[in-house]
Amino acid sequence: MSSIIELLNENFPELQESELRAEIDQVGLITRYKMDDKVMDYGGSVQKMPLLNSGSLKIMRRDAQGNELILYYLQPGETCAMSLTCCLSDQKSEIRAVAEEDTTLIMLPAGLIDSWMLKYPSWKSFVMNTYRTRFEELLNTIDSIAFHKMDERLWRYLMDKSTVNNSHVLETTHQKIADELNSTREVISRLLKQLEKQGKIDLGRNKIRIKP
Amino acid sequence: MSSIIELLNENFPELQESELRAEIDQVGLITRYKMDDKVMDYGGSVQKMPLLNSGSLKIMRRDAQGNELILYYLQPGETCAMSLTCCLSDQKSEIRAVAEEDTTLIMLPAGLIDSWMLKYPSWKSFVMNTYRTRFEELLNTIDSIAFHKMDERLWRYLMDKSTVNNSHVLETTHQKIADELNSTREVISRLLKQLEKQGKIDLGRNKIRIKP
DNA sequence: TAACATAAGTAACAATTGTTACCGGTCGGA
DNA sequence: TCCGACCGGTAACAATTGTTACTTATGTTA
Repeated sequence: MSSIIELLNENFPELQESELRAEIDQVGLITRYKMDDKVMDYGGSVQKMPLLNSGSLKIMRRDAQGNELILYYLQPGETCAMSLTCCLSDQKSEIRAVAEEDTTLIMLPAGLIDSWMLKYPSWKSFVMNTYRTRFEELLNTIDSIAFHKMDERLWRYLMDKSTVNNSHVLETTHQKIADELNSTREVISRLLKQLEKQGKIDLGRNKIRIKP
Repeated sequence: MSSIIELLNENFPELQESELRAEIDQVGLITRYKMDDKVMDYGGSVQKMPLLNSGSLKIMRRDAQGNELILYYLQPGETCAMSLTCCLSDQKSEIRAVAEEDTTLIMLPAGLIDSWMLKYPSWKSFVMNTYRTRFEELLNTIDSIAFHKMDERLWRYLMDKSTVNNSHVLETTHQKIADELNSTREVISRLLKQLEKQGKIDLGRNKIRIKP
């Protein structure tokens, strides 16, 4: 069981000021989530900002009819840009965050984000970097949806998931993939079979092995 | 010909500190663009941040094959979030900005954005609000592409363009619309004909009239 | 082991979007 | 006025994705 200071040292080296670390140590709350737990949900009010220490979160978007789509993953050392915008403007969440695996967060009270930006330069640049990288991720997501067909999107999805989970074997179902790409099981099955025929993957029940 | 101070009063009332206005007056450069001028282009380096005073900009994204897509419009009182991320991290532009009509900007040197955030609270909240609203616009764009068919996207495009241009008559071609929605002329022609049959619009050469 | 739920395979068909090809109308300059 | 560039209409077809329906395989539990 690591302390907050140890977690910060390991995952957030760019937060340099020792006074900042001390403050985080005082007000931060270490919170753990199990795989598939919801960390944040549509319409929920966002009072806390999460610093991700281990595991990973997937960030989802849905429309009025309930169709869902994955936007991007968050990994250790990162935080959720939507939390920032929500915390700073007291708005409801427009996204859902789900633990992709068992995940550890340091939760920070929303009110401090703003004042820390004036006090701690490294905090300000952390916040600005978060906006920048999340912006880029959203642009990548737009590229994927707008410019690529489903077979390419599926392949990239498998690559991303393999990176995030740090494994060549993905334990999931065709239905779950379809949900996260806003497609249907039949289409995903069809395209996975193509990838198998191309020799890129092996298929099994609840299992996709990506060949090296 | 308005002065910078007058432009700020009119379009950026939220920038409250008179010292901030004085600084902008000193270092800002009023720049004018004609319709279809490029204000920023893919891969260009971003040394200036634009405050939009009159007219409008459309922000575009493209992929490696040259396919383009409109992300959103900027209107008076707004600035480009990509400029912020680029200016603050000295990166190349990942988007293109084109004047949708004749447009007036106040250009600010990139280096000051950061220091002003510490000096002027209203500047900081302006920057943070910009991130928030652009984030929301990108999410809307994702919704549009991921969850809606081309007929709905086209209808929303016409609505948006009508709002931005403040007119019920759009002067454009089917080809241009197709480019901005990353589709083809034939598809757009087909769908526009549908909208005409539904009584929602009238079609003419270089002209689409949206019925009230 | 039998019964059951879940996951996956697949074929046939529908809907949407993209492609090719060609035609005719409009407008501006030579 | 005639030519040529541009714009729009449209049909036929192709490709992709989604839908329906049914089957087979696998793993769990009574």
